[in-house]
Amino acid sequence: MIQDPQPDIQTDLTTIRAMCDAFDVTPRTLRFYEAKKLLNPVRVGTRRLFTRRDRARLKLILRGKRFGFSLEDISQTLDLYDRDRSDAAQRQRACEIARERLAIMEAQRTELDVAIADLKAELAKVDVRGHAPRHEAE
Amino acid sequence: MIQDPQPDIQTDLTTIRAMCDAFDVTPRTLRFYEAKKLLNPVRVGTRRLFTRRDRARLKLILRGKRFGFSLEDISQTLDLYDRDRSDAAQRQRACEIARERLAIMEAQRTELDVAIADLKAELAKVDVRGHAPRHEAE
DNA sequence: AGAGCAGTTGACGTTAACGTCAGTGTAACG
DNA sequence: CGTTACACTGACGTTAACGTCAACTGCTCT
Repeated sequence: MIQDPQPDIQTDLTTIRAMCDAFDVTPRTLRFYEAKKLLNPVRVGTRRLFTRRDRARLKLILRGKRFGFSLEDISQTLDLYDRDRSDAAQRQRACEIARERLAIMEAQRTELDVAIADLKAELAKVDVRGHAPRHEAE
Repeated sequence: MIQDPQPDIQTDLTTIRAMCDAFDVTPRTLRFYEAKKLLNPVRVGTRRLFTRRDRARLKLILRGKRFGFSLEDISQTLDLYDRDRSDAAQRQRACEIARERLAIMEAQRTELDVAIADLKAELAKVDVRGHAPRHEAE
């Protein structure tokens, strides 16, 4: 009872199927991400089991993709979220990259607001001179 | 005064070089967009001259790209901004698509806010514990 | 034990969005 | 009038991000 090599991680492992269902991706995608070092599930025999860390990372990956970042971009920022990383230099670098990303995202947010306003204005124009009031429920 | 075939569009034409410089894209990109019907510059002989409309569209294209939309996606929404278009059905369709995009963008905005907050929080954590190599499990 | 089925590993195919290059044209410059 | 400089047209190359397919494990159920 002195030894406790793997605490209760056991309960926290997810199969590839469960991952696919939960995040709406294909197995191929997960394996691809693993090959790209974005994820690294543990192996039981040959099969993958994804950890809580993997799930967190996948969430960030998909989020990043929706914002138009490449996997390469994403992989660089992901490390920031690994706070068990004790490599000072490495972490320092991650911080810088993260700050850059943050700036980009804030700029993106500003631009997004403009784009939304534009689009709304354009829709309003159309509505104003609208020919036929459409069956519309919002 | 009834007829006005080509007003003063002449002064409003841009060469491909000027376009590239102004929008920071390559000639190849502009030709590609033309082939994809996203732009249609007038021709003087064989050379392209981009109109004000082209510039407006290019701006929207690049904007869309930054938000992670595909050219295909973008091409569908672009038509909304053409109000000289008198095809009712076509415009109706454009409106629907635009509304969808709007919803997507608003969702994206919400998520972006979350992502920004997350990232800031993560950066704050790193700052707080500074350089002290404290082992910490969550 | 055999059948079925999810999971795994290559290996190759695919699509989007351009890049690159070769050959041709043309307007302008000295 | 030759050369330089940029523009145009195919045509093929490239990269990212997966999809698809074949061949092979183990499991589990009967």
